[in-house]
Amino acid sequence: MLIRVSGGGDALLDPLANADDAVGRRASTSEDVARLAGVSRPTVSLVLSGRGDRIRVAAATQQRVFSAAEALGYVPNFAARSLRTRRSRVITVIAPSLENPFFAEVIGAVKDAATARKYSTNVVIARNGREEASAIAHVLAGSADAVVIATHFAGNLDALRQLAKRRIPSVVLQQVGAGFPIPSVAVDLEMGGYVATRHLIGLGHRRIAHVTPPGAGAGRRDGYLRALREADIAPDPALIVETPNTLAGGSEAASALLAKPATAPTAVFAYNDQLAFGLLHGARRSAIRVPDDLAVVGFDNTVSAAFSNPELTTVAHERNRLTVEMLFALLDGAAVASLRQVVPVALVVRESCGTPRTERVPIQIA
Amino acid sequence: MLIRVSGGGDALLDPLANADDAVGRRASTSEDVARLAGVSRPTVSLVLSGRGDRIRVAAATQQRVFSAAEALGYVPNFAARSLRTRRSRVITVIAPSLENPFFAEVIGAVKDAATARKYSTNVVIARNGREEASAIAHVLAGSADAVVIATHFAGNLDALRQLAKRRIPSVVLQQVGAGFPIPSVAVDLEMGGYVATRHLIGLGHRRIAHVTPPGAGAGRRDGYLRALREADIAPDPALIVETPNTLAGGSEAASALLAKPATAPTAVFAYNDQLAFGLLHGARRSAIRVPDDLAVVGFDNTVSAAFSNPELTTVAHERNRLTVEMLFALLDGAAVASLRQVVPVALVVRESCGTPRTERVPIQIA
DNA sequence: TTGAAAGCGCTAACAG
DNA sequence: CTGTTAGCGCTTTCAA
Repeated sequence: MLIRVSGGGDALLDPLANADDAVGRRASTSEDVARLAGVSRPTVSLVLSGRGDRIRVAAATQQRVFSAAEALGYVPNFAARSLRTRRSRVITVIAPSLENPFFAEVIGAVKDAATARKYSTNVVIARNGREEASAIAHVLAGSADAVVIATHFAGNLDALRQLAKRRIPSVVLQQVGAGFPIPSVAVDLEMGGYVATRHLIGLGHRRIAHVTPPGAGAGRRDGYLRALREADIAPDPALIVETPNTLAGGSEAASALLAKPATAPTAVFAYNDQLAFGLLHGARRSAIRVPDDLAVVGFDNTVSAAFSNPELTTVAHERNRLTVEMLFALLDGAAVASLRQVVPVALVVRESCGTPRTERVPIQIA
Repeated sequence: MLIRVSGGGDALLDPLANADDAVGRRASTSEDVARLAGVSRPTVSLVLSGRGDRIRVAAATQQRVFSAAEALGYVPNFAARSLRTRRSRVITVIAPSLENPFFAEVIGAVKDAATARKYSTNVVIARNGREEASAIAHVLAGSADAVVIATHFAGNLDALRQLAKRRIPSVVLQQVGAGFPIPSVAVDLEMGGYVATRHLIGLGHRRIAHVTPPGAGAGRRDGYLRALREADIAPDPALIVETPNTLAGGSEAASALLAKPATAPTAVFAYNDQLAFGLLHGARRSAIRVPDDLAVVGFDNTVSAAFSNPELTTVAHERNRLTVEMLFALLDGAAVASLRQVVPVALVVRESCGTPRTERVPIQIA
C-alpha cells in the first residue's frame, strides 16, 4: 500500500504526467543563470569555476550568480565544457571483471588518488578484446584525460600505440614487449611463481600442481618450472591444469586433481587468489584437508586472502601503489624514473601451506 | 635489458622526444577525414555512423571515407557528438565500493544488458554522500543517459529529484519513501531478516545475534526482531552488534561476540555475505566451529557464498534482473508496471547453519 | 547524391 | 570589473 506523503509528488513517477512542468525538463544553461543574475555568460563561468574569486568579479556579483545557479539547479554541461577545454577531468580504468577482488583493489587505489586531485574515476569493464578496443577508443575520443588498462587481451597494439602517439597518460598493468611505446607496471610474475613453488618444495612437497586459466601468459608457470628444475623434480604435465578463472573453475580443478589419490598432488600453486579460493572449496568437497593433505598458495594477496578458511598463503606485490604513482606523474608531466616498471614480489605465508612435512621427504643421505 | 624490436619505437616513451611527430599528437577530426576522402564533413558523419548505408551515399564515396578514417585512426570526438546529439549512449552505475562482491554482480548485470544495446557502462564509486552527490551531478551534466544508484547515502534527495525532473532514466536500489518521485528496486529486507532468523529459530537456536554496519537502515533488523517476537524470545541488545561493513569488521564482531562463552550466541544473522564471511573467519580464530558451535546466515547470495568454507546459508533475491529490466524499460520509454518494485527474497540453505540442534531445544511439552 | 550553413553550451581572449 | 566575440567538433536541417 502506498501512502502519499506530499500531495502530487507521485505524479512525477508517471512519464506522461506533469506536461505543464515541461519547463523544468531541459537542463538550465549558463545563459539562464546569467539572465537571472543579470550578468553575462562568461561571468557565470568565471564565478562558478572559482576563478572569479580573487582575480576579478565583485563580491556582490558573485553572490547573485551563486544564488541564481542554486535556484536553477544549474550544472555546467559536461560535453560543452570538455569540448571547449579539451579536458574531461576523468580518469578511466579498464578492467576485465569486478568479480575478481584483485581488480576491485586496483580500482579503489586509483579512485582514491584521483578523487584527491579532483578527477572523476570511471571504471569500464571489458570482458574481451573487442570490448577493450572499444573502451580504448572511447578514451581516444576524449572521454578521459588518462587511462589505466588492467586487462590483458592481446591484439589491441594499434589502440595502445594511438594512446602513446596522442600522449594520453596511460599505464598498462602487464608486461609489454620491450620497445613497445607505452608505460607499464608489471608484477614480476616469473619470480612470483618461483618463490611460491620454492616455498612448497622447501616444505617437503615433490608433487606440486599449477592451476591456471587457459591462455594465461607464461610468467608464473616459468617460475614454477624453474623452481622444480632447481630441485631436480621432473615436471608432470598432468599436474598443470587449465580451468576457467573463476571460483567454480578452481573448485573443479581441485576435484579433477584429487580424484585419484595415487596421482594427486600434495601442493598446488594457483594462478591467483580467486582460483586458490576455489581450490580450497574443491578440496573440502573432496574431503581433502588443507593444509594437512594439500598445501595451497595463491597470487595477488587480495584482502580476502587474510580471511579465508584456512587463511591463504599468497604472493604479494605493490602494483597498486606504483600504478597510481606513475599515472599521476604522467598526468603532471613530471619525469618518470622508468616507464617500464617491474614490481618485486614477496611471499606472504599464512595457514594454507602448512608447516614442513618432513615425513614425506625421502631421506637421501646415507 | 631492453631489446629494441622496431627501430626507434622506444623514443615515444620519452615525453620530450618526437617533437617532429607532433603532427600525430592532435586527434584527427572529421574535417581531416573529409579532406583526405575528398568529401564534405556531413558525408563523413553520415557514412561512419552507418546511416549512409542504404539511404544516401554512393558506395565508392563510402569506401573512400572508410579508408581515410582508417588511415587517420579517426575516432569521433565524444564531447562534440554528445553536445550536438544531447545523448551520450552511456549508462552510469554508482556504487559505494567494489570490494563487496554484491555490487560487482549488480554492475556486471547492467553492463551485459547495456553492451547488448550498444551502450557503454561507466561505473563510479561513491564512498560517501558527498561523492554520491558529485556523481549524480555528473550525470545531470549530461555524462550519461541513464543511471543506477546502488548507494544508500541519505540526504541527496535534491539530486534525486533533479534526475526525476529532467526525466533521466534512473533506478535507485533502495527503499525510497512513498511519494518520492524516483523509480526504485528494493529488496524486501524486513522479510529477508525474518526468514533468516525464523530459520535459525526453527533449528533450535534461542540466542541469535545480528551483526550490522552502523547507520544501516532498519529493514533486516525489523525482520529479525519480528521473528524473535513471534517465538517469544526477548531480544538481547548485547546481541545486536555494530561493526564496519568489511571482512575485518565481521571477524572482529565474531571475536567480540564469542569472547565470553556464557553470553555467546549460538547463531548469527549477518547484514550481508561480506560480514558473514568475516564472521566465519573470526569464529575459526576463536576456535568456534561453524556450524557445530555457531550457525551463520548471510544476505545477498553472492557468488562467493557457494564457495566459502563452510558454504554459506544466505538470503537470495533477484534484484539484479529486475533492475536491468526496469532501467531499459525506462530508457525505451516503455510503460513500466510498477515504478516502485519490492523484490521478494528466498533463503538458500547451505552448510553454515547446520542441521536442527534438538539438544538445545528445551522440551516444553508435558 | 552531396555540400553549405547553423548551432549544441561552454570558456578563452580581448575590448571596454 | 564585466561584456562581446569567437570557436571547440560534431550532426541536422536545408538547398542544390
